[in-house]
Amino acid sequence: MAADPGQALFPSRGHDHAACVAGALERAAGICARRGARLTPIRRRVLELVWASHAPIGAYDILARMEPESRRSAPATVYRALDFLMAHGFVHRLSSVNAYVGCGFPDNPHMAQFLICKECGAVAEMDEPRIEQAIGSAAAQAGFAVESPVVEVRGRCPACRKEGAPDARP
Amino acid sequence: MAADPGQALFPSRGHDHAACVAGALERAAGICARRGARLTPIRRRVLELVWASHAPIGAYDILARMEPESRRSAPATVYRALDFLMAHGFVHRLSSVNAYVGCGFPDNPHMAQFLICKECGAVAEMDEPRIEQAIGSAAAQAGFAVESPVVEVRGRCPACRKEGAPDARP
DNA sequence: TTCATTATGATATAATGTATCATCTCCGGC
DNA sequence: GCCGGAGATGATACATTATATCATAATGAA
Ligand SMILES: [Zn+2]
Ligand SMILES: [Zn+2]
Ligand SMILES: [Zn+2]
Ligand SMILES: [Zn+2]
Repeated sequence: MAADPGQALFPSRGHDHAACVAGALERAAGICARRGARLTPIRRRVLELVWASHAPIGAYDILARMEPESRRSAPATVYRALDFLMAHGFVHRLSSVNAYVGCGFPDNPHMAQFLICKECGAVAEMDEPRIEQAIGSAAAQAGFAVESPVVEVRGRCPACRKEGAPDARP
Repeated sequence: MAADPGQALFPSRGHDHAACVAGALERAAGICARRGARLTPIRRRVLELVWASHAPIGAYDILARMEPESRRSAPATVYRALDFLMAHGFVHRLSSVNAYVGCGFPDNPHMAQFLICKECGAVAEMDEPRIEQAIGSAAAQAGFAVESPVVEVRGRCPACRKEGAPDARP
């Protein structure tokens, strides 16, 4: 599942999503074990909920899905879990939509770029050296030291383009 | 002042900022006149406040600076003015910091990229074809139709690098 | 003028994210 | 097994950012 980061891929619509989520949880558990980090039930549950939707999901949507039966969690509970998951590279925050997505390549740290479908919400994560290079060299020309680039591209995913109206002509 | 968009520039620290703001207001007024758009006192004032700080400024900071003496404006007042100013390309929203900056090249629509100094807040706006191309070709490979890319790079500006500690080594 | 359009006032509320302190749980050392 | 500290969670309150709605005012064209 640690696919080639050079090629952005949208999850195919009919894929086995249960297995996809299970795989992500398993990988996270393995990485935490190796790092001595604690993937507690809450953190695990938040990660599961983030993966359960391939579309970005908001913190309060996560909260709303968190065991209404058991004792109610507070926002901070979710944000703390998300902080942990982000620190370990299991999820990314998409600041252009105030929402979170599972990371497809959690094994080593990276600066990702995202394609976000405005219709179905699907997200593809890329790690394109050419984009990083272009940003890096432009920044260097300006004398700017890059620390963390945010690249989030809004548009239409392949599936939505096939189904719907033609792309808007600006 | 309509400098070469190919070269990102941070405003020099000692520049004549009053003239810089005045110029932006004048250009906006001219563009509105040509377009038949109404640069009302409120919109003009919001644009002035956005330009008054070269760093990104939040909507509520704008609100707080808006004539405390006169009748108090509400958040919606500021957001409506910002919507107008963004629609006409006079300001950009930086979604990674929930704040707004004046646009250096309002004359024709463009998709900008931003360098944001984490220390002093200074922002440089770029319009780098190489970045757009890199994003465009990666998106095309994924079958994705780009609509509006968000590129906001956090880091350290030249002035802060000269003054302070050396860049962090990650 | 009259009327339609656009802009603003006013009020309420939604959505997102933090701060603080008490309590609990886990785990290593004894 | 017990103890003690570190880390994790509970609980409550609050901060920040943004939108909805309806009434009123200003503008500009017929
Ligand atoms: Zn990732
Ligand atoms: Zn789609
Ligand atoms: Zn611009
Ligand atoms: Zn700086």
